[in-house]
Amino acid sequence: MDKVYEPAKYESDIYQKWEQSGAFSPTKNADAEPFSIIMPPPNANGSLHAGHLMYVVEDIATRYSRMQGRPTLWLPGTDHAGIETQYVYEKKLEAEGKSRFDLGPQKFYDEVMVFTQAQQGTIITQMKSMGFSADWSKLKFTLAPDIIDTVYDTFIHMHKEGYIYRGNRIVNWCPRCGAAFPDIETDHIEREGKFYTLDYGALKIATTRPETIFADVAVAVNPKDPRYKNLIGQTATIPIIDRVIPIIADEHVDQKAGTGALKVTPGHDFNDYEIGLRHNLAEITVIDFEGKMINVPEEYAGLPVAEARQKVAEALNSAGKLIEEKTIVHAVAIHDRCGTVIEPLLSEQWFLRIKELNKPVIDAIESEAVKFHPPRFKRLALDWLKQEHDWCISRPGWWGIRIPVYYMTNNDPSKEPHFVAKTEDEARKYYGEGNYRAETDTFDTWFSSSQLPYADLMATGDFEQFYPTTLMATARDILHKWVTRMIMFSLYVKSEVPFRNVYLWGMVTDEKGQKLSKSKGNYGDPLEITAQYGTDALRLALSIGITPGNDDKLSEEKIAGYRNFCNKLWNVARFSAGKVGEGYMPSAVELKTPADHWIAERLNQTVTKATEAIEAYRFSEAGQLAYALLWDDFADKYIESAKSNLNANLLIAGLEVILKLIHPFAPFVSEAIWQELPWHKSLLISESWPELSFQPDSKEAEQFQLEVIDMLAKADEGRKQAALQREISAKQNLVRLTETKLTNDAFIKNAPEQVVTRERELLAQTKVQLKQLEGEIGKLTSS
RNA sequence: GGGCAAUUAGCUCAGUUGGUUAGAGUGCACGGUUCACAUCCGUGAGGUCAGAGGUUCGAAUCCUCUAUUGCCCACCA
Repeated sequence: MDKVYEPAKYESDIYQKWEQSGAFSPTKNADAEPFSIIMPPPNANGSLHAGHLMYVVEDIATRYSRMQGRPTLWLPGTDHAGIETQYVYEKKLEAEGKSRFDLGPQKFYDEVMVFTQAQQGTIITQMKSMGFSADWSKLKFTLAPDIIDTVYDTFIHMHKEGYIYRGNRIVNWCPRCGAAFPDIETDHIEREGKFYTLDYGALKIATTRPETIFADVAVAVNPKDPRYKNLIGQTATIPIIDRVIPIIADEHVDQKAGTGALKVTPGHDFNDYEIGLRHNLAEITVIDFEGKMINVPEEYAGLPVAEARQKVAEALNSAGKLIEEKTIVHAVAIHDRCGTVIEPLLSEQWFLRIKELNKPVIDAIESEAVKFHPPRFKRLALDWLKQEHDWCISRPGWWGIRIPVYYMTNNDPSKEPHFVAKTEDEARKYYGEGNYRAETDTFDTWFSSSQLPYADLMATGDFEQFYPTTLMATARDILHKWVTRMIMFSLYVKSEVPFRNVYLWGMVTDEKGQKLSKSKGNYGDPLEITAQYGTDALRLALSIGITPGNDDKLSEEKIAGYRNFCNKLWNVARFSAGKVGEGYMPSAVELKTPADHWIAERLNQTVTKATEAIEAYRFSEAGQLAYALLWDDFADKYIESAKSNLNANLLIAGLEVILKLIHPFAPFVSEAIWQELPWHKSLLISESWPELSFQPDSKEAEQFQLEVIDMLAKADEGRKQAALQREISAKQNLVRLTETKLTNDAFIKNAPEQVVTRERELLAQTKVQLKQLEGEIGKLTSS
């Protein structure tokens, strides 16, 4: 074995061996409980980003269950990512001086398909280099025909049952993308703007959006507002165009905001739309899908919103209707992907009535049929579900799953205006040749990706064995748009939750807490990091010292630290292999020396604790336990004692337990070592998880404590004396403290008996140890 | 405005249901060419656990309030 572990020398070979061995495919062990994870599909439009690194968590869980002997399936996939991929590709076209309209829908779709297939290859290569042990042979793309088929079935069924409807509703419209987005895909940013107070005749109105006055249909006041009580039922006048509109009363109006009177513009504001529904008001549209003014006086028509605002304000001012103008900072909704200001406007879209469908989801989460890790996300999910609005599922993109609908183009009164069908043949039969057109809009990406748990498993033929899945591990920020919706679809389609457990991780940031991104320059290609420090070092840095649900600060120092750990492990193995010599074959372990009993005890304890930790999704703790076992116990103490007193079988057995414990976290180095040990014929990935195979005597183990001091001090008596002295004063302190406690009446009276007993035992035990130590130091000083 | 999280050693973080003297990694200082490892070994300094109050025999841990930071939701007409 080399003196230093060089990851680059081993990693790709090892990965190949794993793949060729078939270890990534589930075994058929009928007795054991199946374990499965659906991999959150990375978008097939770029390369791996920092968030995907956290899939390490899934790999740890997968490798652990596999070693537990459970049939284990980690099913990977990639996502077509609808409109997002469309942007990416349009940008590429733009660079070539082309647009998607030069290609047309079909050619565009085909080109993007080629592009995503190529990107998918990159992503898979990167994930493999991270050591991810997913079953790549079963990889599913969200545009695979069998996935589309399932998505269509769901849509058709939901439509039939009235959950899906087509409606003219107010939506978050992004003029740049020419598409509507759900609330969850918008962000709010603080921006400076003008706050205008306008003269509406009977009262004054404050607004940040004077350009929408042409779409006003009423003025609303709070019915309890004494200032305006007598005006309810009267009229106000829109300035410039002098249109008369009613003054109505609505509870929603905040008396403290602005002037306490609200211009109601149902066509361009969400709240106003609601007010409009309550009062049966008309909806006027004055902004079109490109964000330009329409249905307004000629001088404003065709202007972009921002310009129109300026111009209308000026006109109001010269008409003497502008009473006040001040600068304020207010929040503006933007599209989270492209940053364009959202225009709320009315549009014909497909919607999913979600309130009813969410009810079983709420039950499932409340009853913990789906369990959250960490548990605080349970309430977060519930809060969101209770107030979710109807979901706009259509997007006017060309890249995605086309909504399976056909529209009538002649006016046959005996036929429905639209017809939902999987195939065009059905539409042709219904409307007759030439009397229909196919919908061109596609589904919101989340409509399909939220059906993956069953759609994927059905497509790969694993549904029976692996549904519902064991674990869904994903990023905290898609709890709402993905996790809760997967539960919703699964309960609707399969009457069963899609997964039993949800593990959420936070953002991976740099040491300053900044999100890792290429544009900020604080995120290199993970392949570069792994080439320098080894994949295992990165994996350990991502899994130890982190808390689920919280952001994870990653630094080069941290990664370097775990690189050192891998090297330590390597050298422990190098020492052990050298010590037992060539031709060694393991045989039954016998515990002889106190050191043997002590390390056996430590091995047992760590196996127990680490197993518990992993079962409870506390991966960090499990990793840390293995780390400490190797370094503090095995390397620093047991190996030191083994130098003078070798127990070859135990040395090797101990090393092997450690290799197994650390394998889910650091699969490459552990496997590399496993292969270096000549008596191994199989791969570590397929070995079974360690069991408590030692029967140590704890009295013997205790004895080792003294030997450690002896050993560390060796030739240097001064150091030994100092070490003993330290131990003695520590024990004396402890005795004093415990005695004080035990003579405290209040403690004896009130503390639970268990605790008191434990303290007494502790005291007795410490006193014995103290005596031993004092004996030791006595021997030393007399000699 | 509502919610969630964080606040523990210079830095990054552990600390499971309240119960030994609050830990680790990293950094720092000092000392080491011991035949597994300088990606190492040993020793050491460094914390009134954000602040205040409370519950308790006992609080980093539970409760209340406050402060700072980050995130999420709603809204700002």
